[in-house]
Amino acid sequence: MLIERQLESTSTLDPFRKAILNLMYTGNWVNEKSGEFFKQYDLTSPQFNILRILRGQKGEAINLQDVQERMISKMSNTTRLIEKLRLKNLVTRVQCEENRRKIEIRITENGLVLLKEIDKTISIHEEKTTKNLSKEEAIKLNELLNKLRK
Amino acid sequence: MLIERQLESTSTLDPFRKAILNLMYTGNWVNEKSGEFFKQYDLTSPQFNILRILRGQKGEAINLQDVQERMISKMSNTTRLIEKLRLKNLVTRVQCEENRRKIEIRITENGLVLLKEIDKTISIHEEKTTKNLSKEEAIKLNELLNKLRK
DNA sequence: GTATATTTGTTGTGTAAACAATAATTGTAT
DNA sequence: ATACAATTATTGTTTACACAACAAATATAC
Repeated sequence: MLIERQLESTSTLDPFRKAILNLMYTGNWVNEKSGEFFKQYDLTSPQFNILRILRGQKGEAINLQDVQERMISKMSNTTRLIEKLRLKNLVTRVQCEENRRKIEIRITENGLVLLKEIDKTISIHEEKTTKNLSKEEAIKLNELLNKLRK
Repeated sequence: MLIERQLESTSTLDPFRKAILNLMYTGNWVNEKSGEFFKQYDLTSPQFNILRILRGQKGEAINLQDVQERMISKMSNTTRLIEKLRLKNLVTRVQCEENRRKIEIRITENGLVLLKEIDKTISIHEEKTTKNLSKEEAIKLNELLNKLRK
């Protein structure tokens, strides 16, 4: 993996340019790992992301826009993502009565069961992915990422 | 941007889980910024990535596999990416004489001119993207990312 | 030397993405 | 009240992607 050698050689590139490449590369790396993990549940990461957002609502409905705002990577076609989940009976989608432009999205019992299933194994996946970092390092990493995007 | 609030609240999530989400989110963020930047040159980030790899060869040819190995995000269809660049007259692709399974890929004069054009503005883009980090922080960030993937 | 395996790159196919255009409903100004 | 603007979601279209099957050339084993 020649890109890694490039990213690890402290000399060649200036640290800012290197950080940009490194973030794209590492983001991709994490994404791949997550994708592999969710495959066993016949989900993609964005689908899982949505389900978790819905569970966080604790029964309250949420509309499409609010889902999109909470997503890790905004998609232009969340409509179709939700439809995928609906076909799998993991969410419901009904028109909102008060404001009929909106739709009320909720996680189903099926969806909750699936999430519960995933809860059991996801921490193993997370530990595997971050096993090379100490807790302090993970905290520091989060700080730097937040500062970058500020 | 509610995801940001989530990622910045130090309490809620454990730092390892947060780091994973944060990396996916930030990787995406950087990717988007880069995409926007390259749009003015009618390029995508992976296309630019390839061109830069080719320039690094300093006239030497490189084959497809070696290009793939050096890429930031491996694609299953580099063939078609190269073809896109060839149609734009930015690269050439000829069958290798010694080993006719391989192909020799080179950047064209046109490609070099375009890269030179991009060179002028890319540092501004990079500075804008990383303006919130000091040099030391960028170095630290690189260290942590490298350690994570080790 | 022939058969088999390996390497290298291409192509086909289904799925997901970005982007723009549209539809439907509600809000606002006059 | 009516026209116009803004909000919210969906749909159409083009492009990109992942994955698998394939083809061609070379290397290896017998």
